[in-house]
Amino acid sequence: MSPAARAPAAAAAQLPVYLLTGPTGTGKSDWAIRLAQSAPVEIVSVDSALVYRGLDIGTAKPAAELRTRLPHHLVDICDPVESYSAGRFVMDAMAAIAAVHARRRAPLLVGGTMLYLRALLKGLAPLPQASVELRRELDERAAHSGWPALHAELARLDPEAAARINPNDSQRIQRALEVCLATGRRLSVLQRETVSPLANVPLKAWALAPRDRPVLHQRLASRFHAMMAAGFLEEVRALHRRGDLTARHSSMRAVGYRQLWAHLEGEYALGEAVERGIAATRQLAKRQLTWMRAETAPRWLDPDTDELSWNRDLRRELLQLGL
RNA sequence: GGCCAGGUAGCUCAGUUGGUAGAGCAGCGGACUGAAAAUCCGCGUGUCGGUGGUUCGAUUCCGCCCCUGGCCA
Repeated sequence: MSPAARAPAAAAAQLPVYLLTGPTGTGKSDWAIRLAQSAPVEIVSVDSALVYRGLDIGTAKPAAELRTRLPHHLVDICDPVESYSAGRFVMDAMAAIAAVHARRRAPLLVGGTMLYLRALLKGLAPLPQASVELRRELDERAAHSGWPALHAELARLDPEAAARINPNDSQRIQRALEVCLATGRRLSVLQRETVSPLANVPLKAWALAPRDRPVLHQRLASRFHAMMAAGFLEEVRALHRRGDLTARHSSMRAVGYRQLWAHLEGEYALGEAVERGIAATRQLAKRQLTWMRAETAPRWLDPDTDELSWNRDLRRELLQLGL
């Protein structure tokens, strides 16, 4: 065999990446942990809330003791005053995947932050990171003249981006303007330079979701109540007492934290905060399902019945790969 | 038992000087490029408590009944 013919074979022999996704509260972590106890896999979290230290109960974070025995990458890597990002995630996840592969083990991506997943699988354009000063400046202008006015400005700087973004979508208008102002180039142009960091890596994806919505809703409600019983409010109170966090920090915008924070600020009674938190969890799960239907083309699994066959099939596959 | 206030969408309520009704929340669907557990877009028929009456026409006016809350016995 010529060296030229050998090269594609070497690429094909690249170790795979596995993905277990699904809406919040369906048991992804539990499945992954039970698999990792007896298979050569390491868990790489794909979760925008698990990255924050001190957000434990409300994020259903696996216990620290468990995480010392079974490596969980990208958990507890950042303080809640920081703002983690999709860009940091892609770099961190690529490093974690490379490290796991170097140990001749299989990375199992576990989580439901679909923007992060998409950024990792399909790539992110070479855009600048967030600028605190620019965003503050844009916030002030928006407070003065409203987001539709800034949308009109975006329509001059980057008509293509403006056409895609709703005049009320403050977050996207701000980001698009930020990119234009920071680089002098258009967001819509830069986005065409997107390349996938995982382009040549084989990926196998599964998604965990109950067959019917009422079952999911029931699980989410009882899980939230269980979190309350486990001291969720005390956890949020401790974060509140730190004094350096506000409702505007992205960590405190997480489902449940946001509502309990508002309760501690006197906005509404505890019972109402809990009900709003549960509703916000349902809405999160719904948005995650929308992504999953559109994007990843996973094999769908039932949380109540499919774990054993999934576990067995994946272990057999790892064995065949010689891991 | 009497008086008063209510009974309208899953919930909280608005409204119709008589021409069968609409907000917020919830729910459902969708979008998504460094805040994403974020941000945003779209979707509103429901015996207007029941039943009789007046009327061309009643959810709206009148009678009776049922239910809820309050006050008085």
